[in-house]
Amino acid sequence: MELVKIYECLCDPTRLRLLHVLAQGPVCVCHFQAVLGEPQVKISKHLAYLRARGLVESERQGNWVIYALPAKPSRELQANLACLQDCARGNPVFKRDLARLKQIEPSCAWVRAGEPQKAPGQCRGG
Amino acid sequence: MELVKIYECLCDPTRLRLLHVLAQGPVCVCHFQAVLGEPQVKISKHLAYLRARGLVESERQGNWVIYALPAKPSRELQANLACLQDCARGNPVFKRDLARLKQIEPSCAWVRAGEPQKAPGQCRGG
DNA sequence: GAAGCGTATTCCTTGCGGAGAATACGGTTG
DNA sequence: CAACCGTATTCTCCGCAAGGAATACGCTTC
Repeated sequence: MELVKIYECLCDPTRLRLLHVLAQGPVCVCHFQAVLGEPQVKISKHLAYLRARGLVESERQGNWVIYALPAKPSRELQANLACLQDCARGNPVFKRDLARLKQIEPSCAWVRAGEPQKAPGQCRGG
Repeated sequence: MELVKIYECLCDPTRLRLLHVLAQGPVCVCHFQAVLGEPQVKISKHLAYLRARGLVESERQGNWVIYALPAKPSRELQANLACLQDCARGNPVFKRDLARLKQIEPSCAWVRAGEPQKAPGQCRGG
């Protein structure tokens, strides 16, 4: 059952937060670090877990790797992501993540635009 | 996060089938055995797992133990159960479960009605 | 109260996932 | 090519959950 695979991905708080943030748009790993406040290994491994199961897709842009929700998600995935967004409403953890994301957002503009970046080395905090 | 607890419950095929069947109404353990075609230990342990996390409630009626979805489910649980029902549409495994349940249904009537049973020892197959 | 039924719990083995530390990799910059 | 950055992968330890076999429990019946 593919459904089980989806739920296996959803049953970890870190992965839940990653997916919730990704609903706002593509994000690179170092921004995830800043938004979630979790160490790089943790972020990277959970993203690898999600990617291996088709819950996220990744694309390299220079030193950065940009993660995004799949362009063509299955019906089940679509339903569950929507459900997650719904459940996340009002949860302080998820809200805090979004707040931090908004704070960083300006330096993410090129990601949203899909432009190859000319940005300097410093990623965090722009 | 309570959400994670819910997803932990959902990331096993057997539990998914149990919850899906329960959406039709209360069911006793031996009927679960017949519907899912799984051994008693397996059914019982997964139901215990679900009960310990508040995803189902149980009530004893003589020799039988009747399981049901919680009378007052949380918003998150409600949303996810609805999502599950939606995702289950068209899945052959879930459909087969429902078909078998319908077959057994007559002998379950007293369960639905909440009457104390006077039924004879034979549970399976009515 | 002994036998029978439906259900729950224990015991065991096995496998997978989480966490952190250290390290390897790919790409950019001078 | 050397140094550096961002990211990924190993390795090891630990805990938990799944499965099956055997057994214990609660209740009814005679």
